[in-house]
Amino acid sequence: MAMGRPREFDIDEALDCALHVFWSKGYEGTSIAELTEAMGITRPSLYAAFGNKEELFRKALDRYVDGPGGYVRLALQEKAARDVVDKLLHGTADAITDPSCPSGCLAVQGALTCGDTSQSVKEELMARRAKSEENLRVRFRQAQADGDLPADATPEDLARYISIVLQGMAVQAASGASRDDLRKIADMVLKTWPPASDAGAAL
Amino acid sequence: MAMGRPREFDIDEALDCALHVFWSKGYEGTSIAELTEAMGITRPSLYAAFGNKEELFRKALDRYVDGPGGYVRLALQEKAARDVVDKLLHGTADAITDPSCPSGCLAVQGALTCGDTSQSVKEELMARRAKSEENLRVRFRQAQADGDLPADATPEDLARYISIVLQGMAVQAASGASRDDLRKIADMVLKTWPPASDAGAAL
DNA sequence: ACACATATGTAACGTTCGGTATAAATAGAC
DNA sequence: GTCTATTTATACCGAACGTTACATATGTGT
Repeated sequence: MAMGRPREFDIDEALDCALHVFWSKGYEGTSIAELTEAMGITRPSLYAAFGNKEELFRKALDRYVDGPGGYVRLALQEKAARDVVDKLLHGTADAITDPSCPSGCLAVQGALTCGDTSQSVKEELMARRAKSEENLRVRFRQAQADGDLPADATPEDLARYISIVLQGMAVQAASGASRDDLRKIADMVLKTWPPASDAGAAL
Repeated sequence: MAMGRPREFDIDEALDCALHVFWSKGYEGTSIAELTEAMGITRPSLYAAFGNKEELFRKALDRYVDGPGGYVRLALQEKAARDVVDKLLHGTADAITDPSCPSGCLAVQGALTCGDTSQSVKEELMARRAKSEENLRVRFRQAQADGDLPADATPEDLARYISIVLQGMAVQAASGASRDDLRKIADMVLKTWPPASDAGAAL
């Protein structure tokens, strides 16, 4: 089947190395030279195997979502809305301060802003974050239909609120916040869950 | 007094133009060519007036803090801790969705991640964000001493929590969230203020 | 053994990057 | 008017960027 000279490196291992570089330096901050060095391959091998820098980033992003970011999908499958939020908050606190990985979240710090040539990467990340919030929104709507959330809650606002907390935690992690610091915030947010959207609740 | 040929451009106007470019594209995503075009000056004029790209960024950052970001300093001067938080949340919601400015917060999206050559800029922004949280922490400690916050509250956690919400809102604004969306979240956070840090408060 | 297909290493492509040397232009000081 | 100080405009620097020709090496299919 496999014709031609066999590849001398493991494509997934190389992708993991590329992911780590993108993760810590962002899309624009990462150069091809840094990638090839981290991946242990030459430039032509990189281009032959992954297309170009942008395609490599997208593949690394997919791998990120399935690997270090896999807890998000799992969290959404929790039975109770409160458990979904719990898993999301604590899963994020742990994931973005994992000592074996760069700090923070690739989907946030990969390309929050960028130059003109990287605009499409930035938009891809924006779309992924929006999709993540959308998934949470849908999950909260279902929870509300199940009587798992107050009838007067607004799933849209709750999903946005949780997204904000998660993304804020990512910024903090990129700034050097510790795992314990973020876990305390996760606990704090859970204690006031669900916060009322409209009606005057607390105080 | 003024010897030599006079400068043909207003230095603050030019700085504002540079600020807007940095704000929307980040430090690394902005090129000298884009800066000179937006500022309406030539390359040598830029270097003569502002030093180099990094110094220009720092000056633009100072101007940002005193201008569009000035509401932060004002918010900290509110008499009640609750009003401080209110002004911070709503001030941020409005500032980062100001239609006459780029979306988001320069201190967050200026350089969350970057390549090796821009590391010092990234660290400067990290330090500014840390200082901002520190200011809030100090303000909450004072509030607690004044009986303006519950005795069992932990100012450190509260300051981190509010910082997270503000930074999360900045990420959302960079992703296109509307002013009304963010205002709703500001209201929501205020309704559960102050969230308990340790004791089991709301269910 | 031979042709074919793919991967590899070297070396280079053209472009853009941040930053500057140089000289002309424009003001005040004497 | 002449000197001096500063800003302007043109043109360019070396380095780094993402990307690719090209020739060579290494396997499979027949």
